[in-house]
Amino acid sequence: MTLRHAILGLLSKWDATGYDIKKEFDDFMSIFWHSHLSQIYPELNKLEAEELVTSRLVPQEGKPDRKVYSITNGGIDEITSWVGAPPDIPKIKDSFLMQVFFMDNISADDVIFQLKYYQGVRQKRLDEMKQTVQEAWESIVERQIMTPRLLMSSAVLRRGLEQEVQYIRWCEETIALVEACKSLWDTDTSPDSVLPFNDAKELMENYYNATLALENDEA
Amino acid sequence: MTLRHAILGLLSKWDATGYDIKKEFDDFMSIFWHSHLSQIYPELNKLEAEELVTSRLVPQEGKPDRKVYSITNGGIDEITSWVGAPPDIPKIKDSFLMQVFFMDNISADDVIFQLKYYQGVRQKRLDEMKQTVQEAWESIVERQIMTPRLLMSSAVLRRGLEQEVQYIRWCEETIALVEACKSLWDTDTSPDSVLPFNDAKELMENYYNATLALENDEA
DNA sequence: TCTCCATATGTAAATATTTATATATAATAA
DNA sequence: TTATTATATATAAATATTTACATATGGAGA
Repeated sequence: MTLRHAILGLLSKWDATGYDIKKEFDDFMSIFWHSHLSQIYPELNKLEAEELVTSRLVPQEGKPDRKVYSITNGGIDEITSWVGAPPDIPKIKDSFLMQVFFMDNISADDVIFQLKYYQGVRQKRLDEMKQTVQEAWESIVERQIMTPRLLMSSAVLRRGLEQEVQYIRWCEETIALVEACKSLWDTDTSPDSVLPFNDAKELMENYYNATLALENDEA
Repeated sequence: MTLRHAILGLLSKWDATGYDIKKEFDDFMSIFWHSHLSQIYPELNKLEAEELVTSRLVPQEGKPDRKVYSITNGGIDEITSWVGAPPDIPKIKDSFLMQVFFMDNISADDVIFQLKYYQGVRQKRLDEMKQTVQEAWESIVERQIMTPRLLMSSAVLRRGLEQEVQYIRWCEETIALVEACKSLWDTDTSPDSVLPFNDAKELMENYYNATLALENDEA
């Protein structure tokens, strides 16, 4: 039931077509949401049937007509009450982290390859977001305007950026850890292979201490 | 198609019933995945039909029989090849961050209330995870054993912990930002309300500079 | 010239996910 | 005493999501 709120939220700022909404999902909103056109179009129909949005056709030359949606007062009530409602409990799905969890099934070199690859994927996302931050800030400076809208976008953008930076950093740390512990994989091809604990003890002790100390780090 | 890999991955470590798998999803695996029993049971049936797992009934007294699943060689091939396959592009769904994105629609006080509430939710998750880290480390020290399996779990656990710590920190920072910029909300009830930019300029400049500098922070 | 991409709308079919319901026992908490 | 929680299985119905198909034009690049 969140796609409807993604759409209503967008339409509370600007009028837009389904196609426009999809572009927003692929661009800025990809920090926290994504969807397909084949889900957006039917959802817009539902919202219109419920009178939370209205639409009008805007003809264009050479291209299909734009079906531009606007939010109604009912739609504004709906999005406002959702924004103020108790947040859902976090429901995380991170398929890469799941792959990592099961990577004892492959060789240390393959683990490192996967981590490096994914680090690159995240770096690309980060580069794009940095571009967005830059542009957002320049536009704020140019227009000399600050609003709650811009403030909340900035906060979300920052969260998105942090997430990328920190995932990348974790990839680096994990690569270093696996690199240092390669011998754990080498002793045996069976997944139960074990090395005398002392070989990895100091490293893991540091790792666990660092993990447990995370909360007290100052930014 | 990832639930099947979550299940196969687990069964590559231990035999388990659907109920056991659900508990693991709610516990450790909640760092990166979640599911319902009503999805797990049919999926186990499918996996059995494809001969990636087998099952046997283990009678119990007073309680329903346990239907214990084991992975087959075919299942091990499937999970191994998935773990080594190119990771999916990140597909994030964070409904709270979406709420934040649209919070210019509610009052500054309500924004702060929502952020504080969610910070508490994340803190609770963090406390539980810290417990898990503590236990994991104690068990490693006690058993004097280190394996690829434990190493990868440690890395995932650390990622989970970091994620909570950093989300909490972001909530704190965002609360401070909104607190400092409350006046942006007060001038007008319309969403287009604007304050002379200078009032917020220095603060936002710092915020944007900090955001753009994120990548270069040293841990 | 031909193919791909962007613009723009959608439908159909296949999957995946969530919520509700059903059954049964034992222990624990209010 | 009554309600809830934990153990265990599972189905049914409702939603949500993804992938594939279908149509149409104009522009950019190979």
